Amino acid sequence: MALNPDACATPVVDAARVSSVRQAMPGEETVQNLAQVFALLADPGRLRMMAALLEGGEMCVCDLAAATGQSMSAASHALRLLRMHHVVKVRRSGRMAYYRLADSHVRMLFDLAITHMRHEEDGGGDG
Amino acid sequence: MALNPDACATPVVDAARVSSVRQAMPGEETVQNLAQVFALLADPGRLRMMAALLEGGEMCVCDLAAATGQSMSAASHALRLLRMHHVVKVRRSGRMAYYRLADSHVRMLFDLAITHMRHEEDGGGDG
DNA sequence: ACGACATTTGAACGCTCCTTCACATGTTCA
DNA sequence: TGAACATGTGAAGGAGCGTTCAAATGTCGT
Repeated sequence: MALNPDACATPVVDAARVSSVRQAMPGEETVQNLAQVFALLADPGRLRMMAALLEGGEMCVCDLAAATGQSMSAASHALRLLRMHHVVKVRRSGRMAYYRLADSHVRMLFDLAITHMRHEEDGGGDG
Repeated sequence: MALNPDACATPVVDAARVSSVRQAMPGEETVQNLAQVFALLADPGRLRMMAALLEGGEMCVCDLAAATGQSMSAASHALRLLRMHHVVKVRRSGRMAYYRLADSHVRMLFDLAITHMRHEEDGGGDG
């Protein structure tokens, strides 16, 4: 649903500011895609998967499942999503499938989010 | 669910790699918190909210609702979550509540995710 | 004090997504 | 060729989350 131009139930204090903000706001499609990217990272299983690939470089599905504590089916489902969004790439060799991260953005996203987490904890450093 | 040490259904190819990856992996709590941070960003409504604050600097709830095309109730609920996770801060003045971003991580998270998005859309070079 | 207003909150509905089970696909070895 | 194996896929069940409606809190103007 698009932004509602006639929200009679939404009084506006600073109309100029609102108008300015709305035209500077990323488009509908951009917002949706952005949300999907973050949704991929919002699952502990997939997060562990990416952390494993960050550390292990390239791993097969069964090792990935073992390293992240998931069933192979769950791992395969997770890998499928990550693959569809170009977060990981696969190399096939016989009946094995070796996965690796597609780019370095994940590493940066991790670091940034962890930095924010540390600030959230505010004085409560983990060990 | 914690990592399962005796996953009899998960054959392992490279046991050394798996073991090494598992001990280098961020702890359970870290993974959970990370997932929560990304989950906050995984919603179009909250995303627009943050984009508005990125652009508008400091805005009241009704203007934020108007700028993001949400009801004021939905906006307030969203703001509550962002506040609890220290993504936004509030300044009260009479019956108004003015919100602003708490730190600059959001901006960087946005840029990074958008960069990844661009690469996704770009022809999708497999291989 | 009263009413209008900005914001907040609680509860219920509906939807999406993760997990699991069972089976399908394609590969290797005897 | 047939069995064992690694992985991929589809469907059902259950939990979590966002949206909405209704009511509450606290503030301003008369």
